[in-house]
Amino acid sequence: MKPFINNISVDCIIFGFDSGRLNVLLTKRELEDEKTGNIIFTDYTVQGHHVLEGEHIDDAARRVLKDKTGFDNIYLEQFHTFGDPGRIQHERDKLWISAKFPTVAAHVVSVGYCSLVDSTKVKPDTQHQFTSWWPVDKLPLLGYDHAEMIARALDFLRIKIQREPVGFELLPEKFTLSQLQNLYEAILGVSLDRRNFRKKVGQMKFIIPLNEKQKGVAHKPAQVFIFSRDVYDRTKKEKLDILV
Amino acid sequence: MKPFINNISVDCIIFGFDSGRLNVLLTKRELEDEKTGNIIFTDYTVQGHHVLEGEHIDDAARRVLKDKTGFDNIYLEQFHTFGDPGRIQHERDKLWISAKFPTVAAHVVSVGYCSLVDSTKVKPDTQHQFTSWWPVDKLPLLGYDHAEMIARALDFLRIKIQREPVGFELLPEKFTLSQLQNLYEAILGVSLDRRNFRKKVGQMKFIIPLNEKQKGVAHKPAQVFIFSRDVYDRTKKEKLDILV
DNA sequence: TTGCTACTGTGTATTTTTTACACTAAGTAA
DNA sequence: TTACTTAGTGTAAAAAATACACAGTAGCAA
Repeated sequence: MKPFINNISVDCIIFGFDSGRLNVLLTKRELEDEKTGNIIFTDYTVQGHHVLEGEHIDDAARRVLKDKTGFDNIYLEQFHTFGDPGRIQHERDKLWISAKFPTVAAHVVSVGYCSLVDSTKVKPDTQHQFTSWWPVDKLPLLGYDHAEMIARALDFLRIKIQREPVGFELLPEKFTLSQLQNLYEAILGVSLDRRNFRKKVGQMKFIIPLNEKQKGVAHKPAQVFIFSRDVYDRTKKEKLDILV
Repeated sequence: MKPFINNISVDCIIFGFDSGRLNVLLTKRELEDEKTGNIIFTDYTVQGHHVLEGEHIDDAARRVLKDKTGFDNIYLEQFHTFGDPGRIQHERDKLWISAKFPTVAAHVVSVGYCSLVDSTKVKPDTQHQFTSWWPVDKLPLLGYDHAEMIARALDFLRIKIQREPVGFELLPEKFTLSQLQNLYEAILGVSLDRRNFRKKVGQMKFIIPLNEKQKGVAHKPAQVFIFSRDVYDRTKKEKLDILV
């Protein structure tokens, strides 16, 4: 691996959607006392790494994502760059850095990326025992400035989802309209009228019904839809306001 | 001055509004042959500089702005970070760097800032003979990836101005509704109905009429308004969609 | 097999918002 | 005094957003 640039990192806020809740993927950070083996602290961080020399920052983010979720080709967009030299203020962070990365510069500028994954396809627990999903409204203790990062990523997502069809990245390829509605409700923190929601979806040519129904549910099975980016790209000029 | 960080810079896209046009402030870059004194090339760049060690990136941007316009306390917001290691591709850029900054790293990540100034207060030509205003739709030859930066800053501004009251940063403190309308039309590239525009403005409590009229114009003088951020902060929950 | 549960799917009337549109008013300059 | 230029104003029609209730169907349990 190429040497990494001391002063520049990327951090990926990875969102997933499951059972009507918006979740974020976090990595557990546990510092042990070298001598006694006692745990000094436990907290969580988002996924990040330094940018390598000659590496595009987008590629650095993709690399982090690949490592943490096992997937590439997933939605990824830069949302903010964090350049406060005082970002490392907690005692936990100082302990962690001096134990693990004694050679890294104190002043690290980090580019934050917002990533959306279909969490039915990602099972991080089986691949990386220290990563797990956390509901965005019930986060554990976080390291560095990652609480702020997540809050900002969420603001970004809220605005983004009202202008562009990124919500589908969080759903399986085939989804029902109720799933889609739940997604919007969870992200925007509102409740929407079902009939009005479906009226709007009906006008969007890029949300396409399939001749297929849900199976194995203990109620009337719902019709299944797909999102067509192709159709969207051809019709977006007509309708730029999405669903809300 | 503290040493600067090799790999991180900020670039400020400074927008001004004048005579119904949106302009951007650019610095002329002219490379001379050391021996003959002949001009090897001439082009333009936005205003940028490396981030200093221990300096907040926002402060770095403010520092650049202060240097180039003489003002502080002006609107400034990060819009995108440019991290393509291939950003320097033109022969002109290579010549310039090897002549002027032989020690700087090849891979520089730059944080782009969008800045809005009341250009009636800024006279860069008198302070810095190499800076001048250019209409955004008629830009000269640009160095580095600054054409892309300006395009992105403009996209950012277009979206931003539809959600938040940043347009007033481009106008004098006291302005007429026609000036405001011209501003929106110039930035969004649309034409708006005057009566409907004024109807909307009338609903916005934070755009406040003064008992004062334009003077010295060869037509019916217009009433003068101010923007009150104070009132806006207290009422924004009611109306988040601005003017369009 | 019957009934219970849980979620799907559908239309209309009302209110609100957006749009389109044309003439008079007031000041300067010739 | 006239011509020119921009300011300032209201209404009707169309479109969009909102509020709202009941029948349909699959699985499951009694």
